[in-house]
Amino acid sequence: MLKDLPRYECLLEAAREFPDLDPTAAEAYLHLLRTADDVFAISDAQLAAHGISHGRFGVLMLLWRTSAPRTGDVPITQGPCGPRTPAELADAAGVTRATMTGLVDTLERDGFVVREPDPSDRRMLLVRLTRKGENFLARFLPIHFRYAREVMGALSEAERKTLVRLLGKVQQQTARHPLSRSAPVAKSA
Amino acid sequence: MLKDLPRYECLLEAAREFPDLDPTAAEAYLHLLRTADDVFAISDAQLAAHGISHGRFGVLMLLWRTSAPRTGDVPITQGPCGPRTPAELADAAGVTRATMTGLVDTLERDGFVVREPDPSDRRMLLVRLTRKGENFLARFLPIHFRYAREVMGALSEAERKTLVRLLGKVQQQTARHPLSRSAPVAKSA
DNA sequence: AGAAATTCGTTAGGAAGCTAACTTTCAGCT
DNA sequence: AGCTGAAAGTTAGCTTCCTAACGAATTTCT
Repeated sequence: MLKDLPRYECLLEAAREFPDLDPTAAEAYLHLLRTADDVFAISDAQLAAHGISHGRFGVLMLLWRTSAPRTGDVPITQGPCGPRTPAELADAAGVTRATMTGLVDTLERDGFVVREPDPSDRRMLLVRLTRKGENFLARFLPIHFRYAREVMGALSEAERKTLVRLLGKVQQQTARHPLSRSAPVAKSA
Repeated sequence: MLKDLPRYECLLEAAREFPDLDPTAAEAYLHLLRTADDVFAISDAQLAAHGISHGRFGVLMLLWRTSAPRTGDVPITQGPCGPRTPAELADAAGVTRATMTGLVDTLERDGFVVREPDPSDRRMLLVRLTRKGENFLARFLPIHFRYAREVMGALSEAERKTLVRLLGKVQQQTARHPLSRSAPVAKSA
């Protein structure tokens, strides 16, 4: 990611040579990527300070509340309140199953989750948050939420709404793109 | 990056348990990261289709116009119109010098840039775009600009301006953060 | 019932980023 | 002049992601 964005005048100048270059579009495009990268980098640093990566944190979030509402040692099978198998987790997190194997590996090594065999299908596993994993989230989530509140504190409620609306439009546009992950081109039968 | 964002009602519900959780802040935060990731992923796929990575593309962009205005074989040393040494490139691209070594390695292997010794300081090198590198940019940049125009086509000119303004506020907020890359905490003397 | 196709989780190998340590070269002091 | 410190570029090793291929288990189709 480029650290220093080209200034708007430079875009105007380059637009004379490239008819496809729309200065305001390029400006918005670059600002979007740059800002998100800044926000992301700080979050990443916070997570790293707590010894966890973004990928692993995402998995914990997906498992969150999967086991929390149960007080006793009731098996995981009750209540479909979140993804549980590695394949479901991979799909929800937007990574490959192979990557999820590695994420769950380290989470299990650190004691945040456990793998259990699925009683009904011996191909599958069930990933469950341990007490230690829950405790970690209970400790870390306030930090995370505080950060989100802090970074968005620059915006009023109305501005946040506007931002979400505009981002939603952009996101819809990406979903229409042929190279989009959410709308990959289906092969013709 | 999580593929499916939590719905707003879920945030409201979780906010009852976590006083630090500001629902509208979390919503804007998640949308920002998610949208930028979608936009980025498509751009990445476009670059990959042309056999180049985002990191390498960034380097080419930094070198762009460094050599273009010269018609003959005038040496690079004339005109300070862009970063040239690996260290400058690394700083401008926001990566480490070690990473820049790898990026320039592959760019040089593919014939897009060349390394030349700096005549005035034998520690340094000068990285220069080759004709092949220029040709690649001339071919690819229109695609890239078209994509930026397309993805931002969902927004009116006024909306783009608003988006840039709101993102600017968020970015300023991140710059103030202690873990920010742009404002790392200086050790007290 | 049994062959074929699919799905599961995993392994192996690659790309791109990082940090830490290194060599070479230069700049600043005495 | 000569030592010390800093900077340039590189290397080595780590992390996290990916794709491709695999064996085991299940489902589907005759």
